[in-house]
Amino acid sequence: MSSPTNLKEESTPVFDARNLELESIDFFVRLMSMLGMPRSVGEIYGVLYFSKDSLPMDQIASRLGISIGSASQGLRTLRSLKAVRTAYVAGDRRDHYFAETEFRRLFSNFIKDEIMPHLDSAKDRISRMEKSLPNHSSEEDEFYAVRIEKLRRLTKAGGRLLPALAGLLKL
Amino acid sequence: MSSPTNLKEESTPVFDARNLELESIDFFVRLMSMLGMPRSVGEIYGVLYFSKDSLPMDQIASRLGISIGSASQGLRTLRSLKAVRTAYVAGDRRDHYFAETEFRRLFSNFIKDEIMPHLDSAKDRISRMEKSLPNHSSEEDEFYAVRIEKLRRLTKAGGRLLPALAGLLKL
DNA sequence: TGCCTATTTCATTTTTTTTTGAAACAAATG
DNA sequence: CATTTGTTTCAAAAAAAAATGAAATAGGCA
Repeated sequence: MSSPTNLKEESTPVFDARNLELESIDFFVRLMSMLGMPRSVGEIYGVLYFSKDSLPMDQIASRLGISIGSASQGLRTLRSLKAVRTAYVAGDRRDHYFAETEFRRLFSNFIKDEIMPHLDSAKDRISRMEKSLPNHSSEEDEFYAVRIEKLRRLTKAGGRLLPALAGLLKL
Repeated sequence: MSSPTNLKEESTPVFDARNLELESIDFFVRLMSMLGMPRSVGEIYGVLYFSKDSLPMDQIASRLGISIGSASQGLRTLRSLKAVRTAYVAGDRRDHYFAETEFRRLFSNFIKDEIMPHLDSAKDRISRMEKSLPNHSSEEDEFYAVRIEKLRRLTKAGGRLLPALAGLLKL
């Protein structure tokens, strides 16, 4: 019904690009959603990941059945994460997108853009916490000082570990 | 108005437990939301983190101004992550909650419960992708095989790295 | 056992997030 | 420079997620 080749019955299935694409979309929708990205972003990346040639926005949108508005926003997000790039295609003035597949770089960008800013503002918040404490701490206040210190260690460890994480990702 | 002690003016502020609590709530609401947890879960943990004594559910709810339904669900989530535990308090049959503050353990639980299951199902999905390929791969299909292999490496690396991550967290 | 208090559950409401679609904008082309 | 095509923007709609509140349940205590 779907494949134009190979009418003989075989135990080994023929190449099913559409099924591959669907599994890819599924895969990346879930992965992206774990990272807090909307469904459409995962869908778009999923299509591009297994696309041999780069695709213009309208083709991505129609293949996924999403609006061009969604496609535009999703591609903006992916561009800002450097998860997709554009290719020039002669005789066509649309932008053609393809997936950046070096995951090490992708995660490194994600951590820098989406995580580190939060860690920075967490540091400020911890400083403000300390201002709520009296400065010559009685035995009584030791409890609070220790808990604040724990938070400081946590953010410090996060700030060192997370950027290193992408480096460890030897794929 | 808020602090009962120290009416003299000083450049060093007096102990402001309420402000500390508010900063704590803010801190953990953001942290939890990065981990995909609802606001109420962060709020509850934020209150408990700087509470010297363990608190019953109704006190947590009223201090935060949330419903007991929310509190119940939030505490269930936190219990399942082992992020809070209950203490026995003589002469009171309510459960009294306190925060587990060993972040290493917390992240380890989080990774095991919330991330690894997804990784497992990702493996299945990748196997299904391979079934969409013809098994004696032509030059043509090399592209797809390589991309599938990349996904396999990614999930494999994730499966090794993430559990190790909590271990690296020397706080 | 029957009452009373604490907790859970879950249908409904509220809030937040995401998507849509149409208008504004941009930019290449004839 | 007017037109056509491609893209972005953003108010409104739709969908998803979270919180509420009341009813159901549990379980201790007299």
